[in-house]
Amino acid sequence: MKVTIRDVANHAGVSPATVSRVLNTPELVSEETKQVVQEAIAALGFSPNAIARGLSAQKTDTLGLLVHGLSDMFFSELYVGIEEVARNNGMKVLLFDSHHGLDRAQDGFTFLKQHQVDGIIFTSRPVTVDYDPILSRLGIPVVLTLTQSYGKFPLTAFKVDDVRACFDAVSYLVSRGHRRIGMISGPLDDIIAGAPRFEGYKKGLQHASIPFCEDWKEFGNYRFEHGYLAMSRLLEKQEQNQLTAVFAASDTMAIGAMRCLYDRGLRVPDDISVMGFDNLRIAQMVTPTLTTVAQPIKQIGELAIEYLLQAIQNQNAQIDGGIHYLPHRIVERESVRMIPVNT
Amino acid sequence: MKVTIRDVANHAGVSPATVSRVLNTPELVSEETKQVVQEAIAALGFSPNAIARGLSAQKTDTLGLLVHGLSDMFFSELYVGIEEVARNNGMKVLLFDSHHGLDRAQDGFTFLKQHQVDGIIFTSRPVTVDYDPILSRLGIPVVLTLTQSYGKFPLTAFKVDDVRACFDAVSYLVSRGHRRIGMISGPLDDIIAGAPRFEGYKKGLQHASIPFCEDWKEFGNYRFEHGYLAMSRLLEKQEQNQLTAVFAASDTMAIGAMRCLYDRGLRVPDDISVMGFDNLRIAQMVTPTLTTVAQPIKQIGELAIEYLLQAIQNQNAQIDGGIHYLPHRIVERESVRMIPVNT
DNA sequence: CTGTTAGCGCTTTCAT
DNA sequence: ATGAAAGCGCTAACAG
Repeated sequence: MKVTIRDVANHAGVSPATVSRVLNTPELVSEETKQVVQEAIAALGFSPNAIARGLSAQKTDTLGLLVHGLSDMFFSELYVGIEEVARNNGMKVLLFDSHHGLDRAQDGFTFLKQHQVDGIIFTSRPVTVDYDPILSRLGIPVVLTLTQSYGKFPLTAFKVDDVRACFDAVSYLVSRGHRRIGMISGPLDDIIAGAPRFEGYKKGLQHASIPFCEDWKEFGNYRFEHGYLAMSRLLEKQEQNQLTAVFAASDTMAIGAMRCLYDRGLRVPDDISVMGFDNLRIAQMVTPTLTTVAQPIKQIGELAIEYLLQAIQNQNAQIDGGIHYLPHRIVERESVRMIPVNT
Repeated sequence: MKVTIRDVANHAGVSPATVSRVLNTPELVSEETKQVVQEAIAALGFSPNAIARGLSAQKTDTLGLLVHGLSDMFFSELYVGIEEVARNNGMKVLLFDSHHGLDRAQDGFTFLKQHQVDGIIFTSRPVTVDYDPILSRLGIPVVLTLTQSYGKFPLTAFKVDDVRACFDAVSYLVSRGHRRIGMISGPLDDIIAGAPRFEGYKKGLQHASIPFCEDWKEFGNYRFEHGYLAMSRLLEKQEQNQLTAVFAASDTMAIGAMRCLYDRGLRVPDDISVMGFDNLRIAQMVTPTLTTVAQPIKQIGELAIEYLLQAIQNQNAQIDGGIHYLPHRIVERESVRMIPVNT
């Protein structure tokens, strides 16, 4: 029921070391013994114990992925992207989901360290000074994706430029003839997806010489319900505002907003245009399909893992500690209408 | 950078064994040494290596979860449910995603075995004779959720009764005055979510004395696009069919169907009612919100893990090998209309 | 090319 | 109540 490398060695009439060699460095073994050993392996149905291997070799070929709420659609798409890239690089992924909750996020590092992962990918949460103590005694490389470091440890990060992305989103709306553009923002104390996106929005307006109006903004926590609520608050002020478009900091909020509009008898995009951020799969499933900002998740995963692999190799890891911006992209669909120019 | 139990022992002036005891069986250690050791642990920032622990103790407190396409929304919700239950029971979850693909599904067992998980939860895929060889040499308990065994190994399973659930779905539609009810089914060679759901549909019609008509059914692979396509095929025959409702074997197909209807200028539920299966979160995000069949995923996870935990304890595991059916539930929302009785 | 010998970091008898 | 010693299953020098 439990067959070890020793059993295989006995069965094949060689030493455990030899079996280990045909497993890891077959080129160092003669053809014929290799043959015998492989037969023994097959005969006994042996599969090496990854845990023992990890302990002995001091590496597990596993990358730890720290995520915050796998159920958040967004993260599940992120997971899949990263898992695929890792697998293509011969690495496994050990997932830790913090389910939001800061404590558990820190636990995540401990958990992954305990499991001796070779490197860690941390996602979508600002890395503040709170993490400094753990990071200082971690001893394995960490890379950030879709977030950046605000602590004293310079961690290298791969993400889009949120300010820029939202600037572009607003500019897109402007190019479609919109000038009265509202925003459903994330919380401003969220320094990763809240404040920067709001800033990008304001800059976008400014660039188009549109004076920003306090009444044009509402906040939410990125979820559907909050999008709905924020939109209804916006609608209460619609008489003065006369918004023709609303930009939301997440697709789920955008979709919530669309539902709110629907319930109030307003049509998207005919009465009001809506734009999201994330390009989740559901953006294509709702009606109208959602125009949104896409982040190159796959590419980010690729670069992050590439970086990590390198850092693992060069123990002397020259952490560049920089932020690498990747290009976002605006995905045009049905939720934004073109407003004809007044002639 | 790397602190072991030995370092702690030295620092505290005790033996490694004692440190191990305060970690695992504190009741066997005197108050004062416990004190000293805990201080040493804190001082050095020690956290035990889970991998070494697993090797030595021959158990990892980890459950393996075998899933097929985490991106499938459905699985990500399932994962979250199971992870939570596991955590509440002091267990971690090691995820393996087969991304569909049969080979990789079998790999999954090997992978999890290699990582010495204490038990395995296998989801949503029929367990056929193909798995017999691996199962026979696995040596750790396995439980099935949302699927059942068709191989020679009787594996205990927790799921809803798909036939019954679809029977009820159709009955619900009938109770709403529908009699010409179409179905977008999964492939009939899918013995878990395809054939049984279709069978339930037919039985539901039969029970209501509605003669089943071949033209009322179309097939798809559970995805949005296929739902769309299947619906448009149904619409081609609508002149004869005169369907007033369509039941889809998955929420995503149902939503695809709704979009198709929309594109053809038909309104849901006014012109045609649509019903889904799964109760994904998006079912509440689309407009109209989707009436659907919900499976008690959380409860299923709970029972499965409970069972697994028990099987792990009693090495002599009396596998009951039975199928445990859990109650499904119909979630009424906006996509089904009531057809008034003809008077 | 292959076997021997030490561990990897922790748990667990068995003594004391 | 605590320590010494053996070992979990595998890898990695070091010999030969």
